[in-house]
Amino acid sequence: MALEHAILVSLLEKPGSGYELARRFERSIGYFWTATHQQIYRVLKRMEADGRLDVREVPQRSRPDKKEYSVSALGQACLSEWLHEPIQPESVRHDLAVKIRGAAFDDPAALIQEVERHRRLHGDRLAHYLAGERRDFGASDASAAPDAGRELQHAVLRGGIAYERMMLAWLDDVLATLHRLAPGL
Amino acid sequence: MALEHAILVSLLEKPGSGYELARRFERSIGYFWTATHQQIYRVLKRMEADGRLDVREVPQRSRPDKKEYSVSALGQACLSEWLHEPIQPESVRHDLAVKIRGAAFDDPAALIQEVERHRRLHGDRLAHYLAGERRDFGASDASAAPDAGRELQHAVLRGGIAYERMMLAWLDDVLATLHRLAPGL
DNA sequence: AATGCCATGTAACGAGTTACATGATTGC
DNA sequence: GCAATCATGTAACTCGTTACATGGCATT
Repeated sequence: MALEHAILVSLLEKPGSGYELARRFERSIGYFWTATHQQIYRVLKRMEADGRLDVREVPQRSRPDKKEYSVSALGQACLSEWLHEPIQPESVRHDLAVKIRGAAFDDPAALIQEVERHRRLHGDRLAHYLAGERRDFGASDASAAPDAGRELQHAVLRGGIAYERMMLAWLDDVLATLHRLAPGL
Repeated sequence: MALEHAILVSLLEKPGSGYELARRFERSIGYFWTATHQQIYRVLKRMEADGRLDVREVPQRSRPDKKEYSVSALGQACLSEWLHEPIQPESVRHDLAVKIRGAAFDDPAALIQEVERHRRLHGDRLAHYLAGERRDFGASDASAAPDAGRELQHAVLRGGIAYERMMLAWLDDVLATLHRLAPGL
């Protein structure tokens, strides 16, 4: 249900086309929500039909024309309403944890490679987040006016960083456990 | 895709009915995967039809009869195959992060209550996990034979604990940011 | 008499994934 | 000539949620 709201937030931050949204979902918005372009186009259509978005055809030179979406007054009201109603925390889903418990019925040592691979992926993501933090929030000018949007974006990014650090520490813990169970490696 | 595998793992740990599985998904298995009874019954039927599970009708006194499912040889082979193929890390989805970034276009102070509510929920879950850890893994007998299944279950639980601790710290960070942006409260 | 637990399910819908399809331009 | 980027979509499918439905037994 929150994809619509994520789109509203992203378009409020800056209007754009479905294609541009899809790219944002691979980057900053992707820190806390993912979506493919197919899904985005489908939802954009519905939201436009419901009057929560406005569209503007933008002709472009040497590129296909695009539809630039922006949030209508109704869309902003919908977002505001959602912000004021309580939501439940996301349910957790970790494939890897299923695998770890499943390893008891297989060879635990076979999992070491897989856990190491995940550790690398999370390390890469952490590095990527930290680079983004330095780029967008580093050396902040203390004399600059405090910008609520910027502060909140930074707080969300710090959440992503904390998550990746936690995962790295936990995966190290899991690896140590696996090595203890399979001393041969 | 991993619900099937989570069911296989749970039934390998102990055979049981759909109803019992649903309750396990509210407890230990629920630390890393959730599912409702409707979904479980549907998947159990498919898995039985595919020959990955065996069923046994168990008549009961003063209770409805139940169907006890257990993993067939084919089911175990399927699980083993899955354990050996690489999976991608779960995509992250945080409603609350969408709300936090959305608060820039609404009243940031209105979010404080909601964030505090989530903080309480995560605190409750952490307490629940820690109680489970004390109950199931506390005061482990060093002379006991090392049990791989037990060790791996504990490692997964430690992941849940680390996650909740990280969330608590991050939500405190978010609350401090919101208070800075809305000094009136 | 009402509530809650045990036990199983169906139906309808919305969310998300994967594969396929098109067509122009830009850079190597 | 080939691949990548920009830009939009359809179709088919699986996964997940919500609401509805049934019915006996045990407890308060």
